Amino acid sequence: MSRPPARLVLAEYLPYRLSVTSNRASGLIARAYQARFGLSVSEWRVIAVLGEIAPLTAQGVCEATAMDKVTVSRAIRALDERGLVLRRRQAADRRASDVSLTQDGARIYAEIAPAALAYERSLLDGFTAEERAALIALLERLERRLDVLSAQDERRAED
Amino acid sequence: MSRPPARLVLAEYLPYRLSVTSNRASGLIARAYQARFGLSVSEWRVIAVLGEIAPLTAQGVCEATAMDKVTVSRAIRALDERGLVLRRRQAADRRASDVSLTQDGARIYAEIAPAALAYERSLLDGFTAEERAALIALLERLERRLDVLSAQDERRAED
DNA sequence: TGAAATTAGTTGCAAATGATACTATTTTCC
DNA sequence: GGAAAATAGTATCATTTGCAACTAATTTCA
Repeated sequence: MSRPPARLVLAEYLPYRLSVTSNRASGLIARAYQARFGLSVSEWRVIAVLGEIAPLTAQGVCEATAMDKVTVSRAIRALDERGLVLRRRQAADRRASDVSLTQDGARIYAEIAPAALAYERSLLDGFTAEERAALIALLERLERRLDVLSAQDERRAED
Repeated sequence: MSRPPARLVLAEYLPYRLSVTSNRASGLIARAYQARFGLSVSEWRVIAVLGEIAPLTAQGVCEATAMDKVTVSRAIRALDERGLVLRRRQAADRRASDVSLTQDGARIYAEIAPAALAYERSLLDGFTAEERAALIALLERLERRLDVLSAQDERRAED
């Protein structure tokens, strides 16, 4: 019958636990691709989505990564300056640009993606397939709750 | 048999999922106590542990919150300046100080703690007790894997 | 048609955070 | 007893991040 504690115990508090686990999990790989490729987390994420789907506009990258548009804009610029992505202004809508990986960018993607997957595997080492699925499913349900709560919050903020 | 995808798909990548969920979950309450009390996340966490256990040294707060010692040091100073915590230099070890909530600090804790618990409940609304327990247990296991992987990483870094 | 609203992307600013290096004190142990 | 190592906490600096305000282009609709 373990329900959320009636008294606040930080170590058992879900948002806190999530934060600690997430920071540790991200931090560990982040240092790896920082050291090997000089990529920040946001830059790496942009490369990751463009490796999956390209071209995308900055807006498209935002939607795919759930990152802030400022963060995306800066990441794309940094990658552009390093020659890892290519930006081509759209003819139909000249505010937007199609972004895709250059050959160098694709090379880095080809190197990092397997490493990232290996990291995920080692993180989940010892988990059964059911446990992995359960974890993902529970996180997804939390996200759906967050959709609801965020919407409520916004509505409240409008008053 | 859903195993981690052989091809990297960001939306299904565990470290990424964790990060998005965690940021949204923390961000939502963070804005609340930022708006109501002008507290940053780290300040709030320090208050939370001191509401549970006090006095603690800064070092004790670090261990209890898994926060960086610089972050803790700054949070304590900020809280001290606002009169929310009290620092008393230890007689036995004059490097360390005992930190505890002042009356004002305790008042804020008494106000925030129930709100935080209510938030957690609404986040987990619709989850059975078993599902909650499963989520926490899975996160704990991830943490234990992270202990192992971090230790490996450190050892590798020493070479 | 053309003024008002919307959207894509950028820039500037401010706050949060962590690594590194430092001071002061205490512990270790030769 | 005292030099060397370890520990508590702080200061400095560089990076990351998000919000708000902005420009430029496009869409809406009266």
